[in-house]
Amino acid sequence: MAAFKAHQGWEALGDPSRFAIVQCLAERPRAVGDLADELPISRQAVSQHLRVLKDAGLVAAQAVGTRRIYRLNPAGVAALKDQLDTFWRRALDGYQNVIEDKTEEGS
Amino acid sequence: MAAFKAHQGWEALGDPSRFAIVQCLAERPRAVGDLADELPISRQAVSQHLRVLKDAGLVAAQAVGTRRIYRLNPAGVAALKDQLDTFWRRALDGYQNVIEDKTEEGS
DNA sequence: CTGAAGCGTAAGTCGTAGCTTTCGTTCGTG
DNA sequence: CACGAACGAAAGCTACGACTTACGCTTCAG
Repeated sequence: MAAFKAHQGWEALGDPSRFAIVQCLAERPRAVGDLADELPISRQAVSQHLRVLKDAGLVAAQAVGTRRIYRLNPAGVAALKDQLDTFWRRALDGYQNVIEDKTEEGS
Repeated sequence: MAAFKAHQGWEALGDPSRFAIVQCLAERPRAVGDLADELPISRQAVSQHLRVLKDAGLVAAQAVGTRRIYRLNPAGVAALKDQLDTFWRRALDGYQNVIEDKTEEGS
């Protein structure tokens, strides 16, 4: 199934810690240590999650001195939103089919 | 963090198998056995995944004889889409902040 | 009423993702 | 130049979840 490669972003957001990170980054860009301060996990763990999110195209890094400022990547978020939009639209079509099928179901 | 309960739908879509199921259901409602035929996993595994998706509010079941026709729940999909939309919007605001901060960064 | 088809559930196994710990690297500060 | 801060990477451990197997229930057909 071709979509198995496209759901990389979904696996990234599927983890609670990463979801929390994305939430924090949605408010404003932050450094790794700052993110770790607001999460119940270590800084290294945050770093690993950020790597996954970065590979998924959901976040981007910007080096400032010894710090690395991470921010959300709107394009990545938009990509996921687009897929959900497709599901949503097709689901509505499916509804129509079900209703129409019900008419012939009695035969 | 309050959002930890709300990401139930994200964990559901985070699994490749469940994502594939949602994809199939987006095309049209299907029975459990039909879904299993198009996936590399057993029918029971599909059944378990459907349970997770149902708990997450992403799918709904409809008994027809011995079969159970599953379909997407547009409301659940819309809920996730709404969260992504919030992220996306806040991310753009964050961009503005970064740009403005850059002005003062040189000092 | 008997048999089969279609599902859901429980128990058990196994892989893997997430977390911590440790270490190496880069950059700023005195 | 030496020290400390901030971060990434590798190794190891543990726990959770995905899948299978086996079983019981419901519904339709004969």
